[in-house]
Amino acid sequence: MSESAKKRPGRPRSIESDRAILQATIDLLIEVGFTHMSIDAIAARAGVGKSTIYRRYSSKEELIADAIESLREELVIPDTGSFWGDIDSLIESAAQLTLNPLGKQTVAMIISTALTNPQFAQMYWRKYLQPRRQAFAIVLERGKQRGELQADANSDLFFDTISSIMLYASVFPPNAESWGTYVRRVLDFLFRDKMPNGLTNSG
Amino acid sequence: MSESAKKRPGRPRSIESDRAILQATIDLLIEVGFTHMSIDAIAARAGVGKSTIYRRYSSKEELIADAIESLREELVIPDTGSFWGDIDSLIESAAQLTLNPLGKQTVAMIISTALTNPQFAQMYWRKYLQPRRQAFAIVLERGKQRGELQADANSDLFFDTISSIMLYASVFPPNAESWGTYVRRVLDFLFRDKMPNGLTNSG
Amino acid sequence: MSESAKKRPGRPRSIESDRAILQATIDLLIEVGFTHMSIDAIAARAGVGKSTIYRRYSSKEELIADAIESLREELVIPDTGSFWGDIDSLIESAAQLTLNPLGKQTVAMIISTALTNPQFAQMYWRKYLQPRRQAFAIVLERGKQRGELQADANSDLFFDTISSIMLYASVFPPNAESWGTYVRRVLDFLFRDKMPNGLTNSG
Amino acid sequence: MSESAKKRPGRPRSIESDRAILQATIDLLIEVGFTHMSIDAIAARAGVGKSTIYRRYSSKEELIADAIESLREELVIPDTGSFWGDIDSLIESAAQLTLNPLGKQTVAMIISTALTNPQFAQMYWRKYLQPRRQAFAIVLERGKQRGELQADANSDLFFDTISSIMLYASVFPPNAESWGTYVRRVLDFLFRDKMPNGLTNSG
DNA sequence: CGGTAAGCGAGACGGTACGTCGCGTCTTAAG
DNA sequence: CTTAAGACGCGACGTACCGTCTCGCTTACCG
Repeated sequence: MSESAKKRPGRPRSIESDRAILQATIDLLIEVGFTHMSIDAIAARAGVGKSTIYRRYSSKEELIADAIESLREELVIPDTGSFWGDIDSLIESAAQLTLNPLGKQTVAMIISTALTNPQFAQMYWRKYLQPRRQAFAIVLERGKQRGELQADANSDLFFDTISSIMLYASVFPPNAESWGTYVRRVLDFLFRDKMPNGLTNSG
Repeated sequence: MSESAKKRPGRPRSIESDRAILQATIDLLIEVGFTHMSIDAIAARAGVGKSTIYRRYSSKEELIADAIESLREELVIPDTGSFWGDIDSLIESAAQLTLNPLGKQTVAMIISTALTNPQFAQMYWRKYLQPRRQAFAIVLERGKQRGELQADANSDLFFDTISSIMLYASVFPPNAESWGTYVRRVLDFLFRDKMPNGLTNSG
Repeated sequence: MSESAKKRPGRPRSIESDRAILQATIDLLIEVGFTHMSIDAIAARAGVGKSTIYRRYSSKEELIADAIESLREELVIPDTGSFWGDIDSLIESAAQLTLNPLGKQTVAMIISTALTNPQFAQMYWRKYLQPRRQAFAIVLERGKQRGELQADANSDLFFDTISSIMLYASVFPPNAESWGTYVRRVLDFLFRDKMPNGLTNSG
Repeated sequence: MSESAKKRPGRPRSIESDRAILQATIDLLIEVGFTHMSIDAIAARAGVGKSTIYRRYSSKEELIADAIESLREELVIPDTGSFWGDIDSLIESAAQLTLNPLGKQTVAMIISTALTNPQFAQMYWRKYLQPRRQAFAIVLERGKQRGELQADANSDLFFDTISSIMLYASVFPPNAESWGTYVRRVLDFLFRDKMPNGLTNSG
């Protein structure tokens, strides 16, 4: 890691520029969206030369991937005292991330890049989803110990299912009810039977 | 009730050009992908002037949406004799549609357009998913009558769940097993308990 | 079937369309000029189909040539009683033809077509300038008979010189005096000595 | 007094590109003419991007005006020892400039632009004709001092007349004699009487 | 402490694709 | 057989970005 860290000659790269580039990228992503965003516009908004961007990122896609990466929330593991309360908390924070314009752009970008570029999909999976999947195992384990869940409940499939529903509901938003209500209703439908005591929707 | 189809004056638009444009679009979508496909190239390949394209579609996006629309399969309702056999059949045909390069491009295009443009999402839902959801109700009903399913199984949520899983598995392909195997495994996990006799994975 | 046509069969060409096409052409020539005038616009303005124009004229140039042709004044030979009075009258009518926007466009069109296309130049010369040159011979002859001019004055060169000056003054308008005043001043300079009694500028 | 020549930031415009663009423009003007010349073709021939052209010129017309400007000959004042010899020399060099295809295109362009656009006419007059008119005053002055001309000969009108005749003869070339012969004949006709000793046409 | 090497804002560069417009031709139905 | 309407193939237009390449300057460090 320390490989030539400080011994590179010449002027070091400006941290201020790093920051300004990412901020301008995010701003424009929100304002005009991925497609209509130009590198020239980012450079102008950031008060930076284009070469300063291209020195850091070799393409528009890479820049945007990094900008989104920089936004990512800290991974927090909810602990409300009940399994369903934890799920509710996860739904709530997913809703906050996803249901604003930037969130939609972000999801669109990730999905369409992932579908086009398998390497990106894998990278994203490894760096973002995998940790959350593992964190979810903890939530599920606590549920088991509280006797809220059957002992053989599969954490990974549980997580994937929740993620699937959320993604689907983001792409095709239900028009009769809210995103969160719909997501809860589907999960209720799927998992009610897996809860020894049934399950109370907190909607 | 004819929608003024033939009373417009002047030379009618060429159906042959319609067809050639869509075919060229699909060919190039497969060969070079959405991003690297140019209208000029489509026009050249179709043996058509650019204006003939722009007379029909006001942008690249619109053209591609229509090209994809034109590809869509006839809606077929499987009837294999068992509910799980029908599901298998649905998974199989979804796999065929989705797992080739064009299919991925198509899904990417639909998802990212849908996330960006809610009207498109709604239109797509109404014209494509809704009919399939209704067709699925028939499959499920047959399962109930055969006693394979609980009488209260909710067809819509069932369908949405299956769709969700498939979408998710398309975006983030499992790396240890095949797409179809993974999809079946998740459905098995979710619905096994809803089958009075249990359920035998045909994998 | 066997009935042979005595007259030309089919619908005769519309004289009204002939007229409307030329009028629309002239109007647009004045309003937007040769370069920015489109056949589509002429057809629309004339309330006529494009093919109706192309049945009559094989190109934009031909149409405009005919439109200009249709505008041309009757050839009138002035007879004011004095040679210089006649010249004044010619200058006056040339000014009226030339110094409005249409006139300038017309001159521009004629000159640039003539320079590009020798056949047009020759045609224009033969059909327009030649007759006026011959008419001028009459004016000059009357001047000789009145003793206003030397007996050996060459009518053709006289005419050409006057035309030359007028053309030059149209292209590079004098900025200190009016077109007509300038033209008269040059002619005075050139021809004063050729008048036995000198010459009185009527300016 | 330096016009901020070198203090503009950023990469300076390439002089090599300037040159290549003008050369390609002139080449194509000669080969295919004004109307059939495309900016794309100029860019390709010059080995330059279209934007490099449009950064310098906002339209085809402006580019061609500059290309022609760049061709213009050095102003040379003939001094053959006799006034008529000097005139002959002027006619000769005008003929060389004017009577080839490029020359005709050039004249056509100048005339038709001048008639359409008074600012261009004035600019052209000021930058091209005015200096030549002043140079001609020197030629005429020498003629006076040699006693070849009357002392009151007006240099400006003299020059304008010569220019007029030349322009007219370019637009409507005489068909019985050469351009030069015709021009000389008209000048002979007009100015013979202004020469104390008469004048000998060198034709 | 002065040289050297990289980074910097600015902006021009060769390209590619865009969506528009005009040309002159072709195809309808109506007259 | 012409007409009005308008679609057609073609090809140029001028614009917008791409990712690269100079410019003339900082800004560090290293000898």
